[in-house]
Order: sequence, then C-alpha cells, then structure tokens
Amino acid sequence: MFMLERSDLMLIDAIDRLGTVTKAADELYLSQSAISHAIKRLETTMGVKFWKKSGRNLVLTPAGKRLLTHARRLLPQFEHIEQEISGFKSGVQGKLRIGMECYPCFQWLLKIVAPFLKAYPQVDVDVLKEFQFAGLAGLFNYDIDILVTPDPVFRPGLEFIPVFAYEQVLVVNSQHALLQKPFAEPRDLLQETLLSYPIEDSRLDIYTQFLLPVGGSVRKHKKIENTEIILQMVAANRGVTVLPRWLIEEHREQFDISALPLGNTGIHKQIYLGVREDSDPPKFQRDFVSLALEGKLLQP
Amino acid sequence: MFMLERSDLMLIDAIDRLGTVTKAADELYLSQSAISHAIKRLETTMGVKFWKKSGRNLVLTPAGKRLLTHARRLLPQFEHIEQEISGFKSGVQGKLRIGMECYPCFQWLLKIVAPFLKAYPQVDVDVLKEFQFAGLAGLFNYDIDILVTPDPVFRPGLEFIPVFAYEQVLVVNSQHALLQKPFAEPRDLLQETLLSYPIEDSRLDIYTQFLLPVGGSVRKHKKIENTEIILQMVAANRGVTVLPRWLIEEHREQFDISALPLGNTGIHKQIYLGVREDSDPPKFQRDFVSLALEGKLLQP
DNA sequence: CATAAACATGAACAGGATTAATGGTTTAGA
DNA sequence: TCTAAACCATTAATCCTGTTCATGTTTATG
Repeated sequence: MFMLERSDLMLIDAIDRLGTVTKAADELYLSQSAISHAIKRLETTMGVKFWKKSGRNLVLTPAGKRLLTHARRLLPQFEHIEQEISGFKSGVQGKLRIGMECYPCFQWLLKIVAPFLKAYPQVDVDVLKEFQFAGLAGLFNYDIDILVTPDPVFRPGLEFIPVFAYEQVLVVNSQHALLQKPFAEPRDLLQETLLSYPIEDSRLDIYTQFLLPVGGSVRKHKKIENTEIILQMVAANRGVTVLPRWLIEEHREQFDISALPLGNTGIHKQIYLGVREDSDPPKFQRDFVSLALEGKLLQP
Repeated sequence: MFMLERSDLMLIDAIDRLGTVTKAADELYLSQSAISHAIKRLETTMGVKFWKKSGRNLVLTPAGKRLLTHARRLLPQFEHIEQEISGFKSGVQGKLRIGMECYPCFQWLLKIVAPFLKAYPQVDVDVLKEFQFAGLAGLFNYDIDILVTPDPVFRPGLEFIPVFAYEQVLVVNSQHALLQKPFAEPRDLLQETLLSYPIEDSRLDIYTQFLLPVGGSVRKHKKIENTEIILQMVAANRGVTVLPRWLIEEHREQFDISALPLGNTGIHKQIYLGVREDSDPPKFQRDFVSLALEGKLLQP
C-alpha cells in the first residue's frame, strides 16, 4: 500500500522549480535516472499521471499542478519542524518568526525585540513584513509564529493578545492653525494634504473611523513609505498625517511638529499579538508574549 | 543528509495512539523489530531522543511531544491530498468538507447541498458541526474546504463570499402584546425570557447588536439545542427567541408564532462562504460556491 | 519467582532504490 | 538542413536500506 512521502513532494517541487529532471537530480544529489524511476513509481502507484512530455521537457498535468501546490505548502513546514526539533539538542536554540501587518507595529516591535534578543541569545528572530507572508494563513501554515497586527481575529484556533494601546493622532506642523482647537473634526481636513503609508485606504483609520462615517475627505492624499520622510514633510507644512501618539512624542525634538486628537474622543487602537492555539509551543515563544505584556505595563 | 519523512510522523503517531511499539507495528504492518530499528535511526539521525523508557513502555520526551503535535497536524493533510489526487483518475470524484459556524447556517446549507449532491453524484459532501473542527484553523489545516459562517474575516489568504442575506427577527407567540408595535425595542425585552441556541452570549446578535449597545437585558435566558423545541416553547408563550425571518416563515403553519423586527432598522445579517485563496482548487469546490450564489439569486 | 509483556540488538536477507550505460526524441544553432 | 547538445526513458546490474528472525534484557503481574 503506497504512501505519498515527503520525498515525492520534494521531487515535484524541484522538477517544477528547476525546469528539468536533470537539474532536479542535481539538486537532490541523485542521478537523472533515479528521478525518472521515482516519477514512474509515483505515477503508477498513485494511478495518476503528474507529468506529460512537452518537447524534451516534462510539464505538469492538472493533477501534478494540484500536487505541487500542496507540496509548496507542506515542504516549508517540514523544514520548520526539523529546525525546531534540532533546537532540542542544542539547548534553548530556536527561531521565532514574527509577521507584521501594520506600520506602527514595526516601531513598537523594535522596542520589544531588543530585550528579547538579549534575554535569549540562542534564539533567532525573523521579522517578516506583510508582503513576505500571508497573514493569518502564514500563522496556520507555520510561515510565522506570531502575527503583530491592530486587527484581531477572535476565532477558535487563534489567540489574540492585546499588548499595546495607543492613540492615533493628527500630526501637523507646529504653527498649524488647527492647534488652536482641542481636537480635529472631519471638516478640518477638507483643505489638507494627507500623508500616509502606502496601504489601501480601507485600512487607514483616518478613513474608516473618522472621515468615511461622515462622508468627509481630504484635498489630496500622498502615500509615502518612510516615517521620517513623512514627518519631514509635515514639518515643512506640506501636509498632515496620522500616527500613534507615542511615535510622535519620540520625534518631537527632531521635527517641528505637533499633534491633536481626531474627534472629541480620539481614535484609540491596540496592537495585538496573534498566535496559534498550539499544544505546547516552544517556551521562548510564550516568553516573547510575556515580555510583550510586560512592555505593556511599562508603557502607560 | 537525513530527512524527516511522513513515515516517521506515522510512527510517532501510531506509537502514541496505541500505547506500545508492538501494537503500532501491528497497525503499520511491520514487525516490532522494524519499529524499534526505525526509532533508533530517527533518533540518531536527528540527534534528539523522542522517547524514553518508562517501565516496559516508551513515553515521549518533550521533543517527542512536539514532534507528535506536528505529526497530528500534518498526517491528515497527507490523507486529504491522497484522496484528492486519486480523484483525478476516476473522473470528477472527490470530497467536499463543509464546516459550519452557526445554527441558521445549517438550515440554509441543507437547501444548497441537495441540488449539489444531485448535480455531482461522484462528490461526497461532509458537513462538520462547529465542535468537529477548529474554524479558521480547520480551513487552513485542510480539515474543511468551505466554512459557512455569519462572521467573515477579510484577510489575505482567505476569501469570504456573501451568499445569503437574512434578517434576524424577534419571534413571539402570535397573541403577544408586542405585535401591536411596528418593531421591538430593547426595553421591551426586560420582562421576557430569551430562548437561544447554546452558544456564548458574545455571539448572539441580540446581545451584540441590540441589547448591549444600550445596556439592555432580559429577565431570563435559556439555552436550547433544537430549533423545533425553541419554537414550541415560544408558541407556548414560555419565552421569545431570535431567528432568521425566512426560517420563521417556514414554521408559521406549524407553530403559533409571529415575528417583528429588532429596532426600527432591523438586524440584517449575511451568511458567507469562507474558502482558502488556493491556487486552483478542485472544480467541484468552485462549483459549490457558484451554486450557493445562484441560490442567493433565487432567495429574494 | 515464574511468566508474560514489552523493547533492544545483531546478523542475515530481500527487495526497493540507485546507478551506469545506452538509446530515443527534441531543439538550438551553425 | 544537418549536427550536436539537451533531455528523458529503459534496461540490467548493484547497492544498501529497511526488514525479519532469533535472541537478549528489562519490567510488570499473579
């Protein structure tokens, strides 16, 4: 009775990735013939053709494509398991892969990662930006172990832990007229240029929580990658932006900027750590969460 | 260079599940000695001990436990892949596993599954209730292929497709005084007994969307599994409940009940189908979604 | 203390996986 | 158009992995 093995998945992955059986054989430290035989065995035992000849190469059949997508999904998990397991022989070693879904997350994360790295010298930390992993899917696929995000998903199988509360404030030039007011109202932005990180409007709080509910808008909206550049432009009176208050406090000295709340209540957000509800995750992973929670206490 | 294989995962799983190496050998159609050798090979090549002797049995070390949880996660996926792949040889055959996260979902699903089964006689349909899978995790783990839920999660890697809109209405006895009013207000429920399915309050629309926002409450809250029983109790004037309007229409004849909107706008919900953003899912899976969407058109 | 249950070990074996050698197609390029 | 190179398939021989068999050791049980 045949069993699809990891080696079969590696086979189909390598052939597709490298284009030819010969190159795949090379990568897998096998002969071309070995691969050819393996293909035959796989296809006959499963009773399904995964490749067909096209010229002098092999191309995937629909069944093959399907198997490939599963291979692409599972193989990294095997690698991750091996990494994790080999950690058990050499002490506490391991790797913590953190995915981030928001810009302020990164700024906050930097503050937490530093003490963690110090406390766990044997643990590697990988910080993945949004485009390098697939959000929730990344968590479940074991591409990442921790998801840092402002949008929690409270569903079975997941745990989202609030670790940091902050207020989103409107950042303006220090001489800006708006600073006369105790807080900004949507209509105050009608003539302003909004500067933001390059993400969809639907994920910007100023739209979802401030402008859209009352049909407000801005004169212009410019998207910029870099926080410093954004602040520089605000300081130069080229626009306004929305950022966490604590981030602004840290740049007060450097830039000629001030901040005021959005609306009379202000926009309040939380950063959450999302983790899988795993049966016994590595200790350093739980410890990272604890450390983040301690940080929460420190940051009033 | 050693590779953790599926067979290794099967090994650790079987030993743990059956308790002894001997029984595991039995299940895997191997000799006890074969397993014993395999264990040794696995442990020496990975450089980690996964079992230690306890009396005359083997018990898992922490590393072993960790490997086991990964095994439990991955093995079903292999089985699923094999199932799916073998579908390619015998035509359109396959299995569609649908997970449900809400009670009205089930009622709705029944209507969709029937025509699907007729249209795809070679496809098996498994409908899993909430406690048999882990929601979103089930989707990503390939425990289920489609998640039926009223709470969509719009995140990368997932697609949630609205397939059915309905109104949650307050269901009362046909002689109930409230029926004089055009719609129910939160204070109307102060003296009522609320009947609901046995789920947490935080997932009941009447709380989250009706009572809690204004600090309302009910006199008493009883949780009951079965729709018919609930309706019987409402008919007997033993309480009120909240259900989709279309469900009530279907039971009008049978029970002495009537319905009225919750609040002046009513509570409006949608059922969504959640699927993985897979590269080419099986055809019958996409077809199921299409069928559900057609159903949407039929149900005004 | 005898017995059975359970796992470990060593030697021998079988068969599956690998390779080398060769042949058959296809394609690129002169 | 022809040749050489690139690529995959097949055969037969070989290797070596994983298996079994036989036996040993430890532990629980009555």
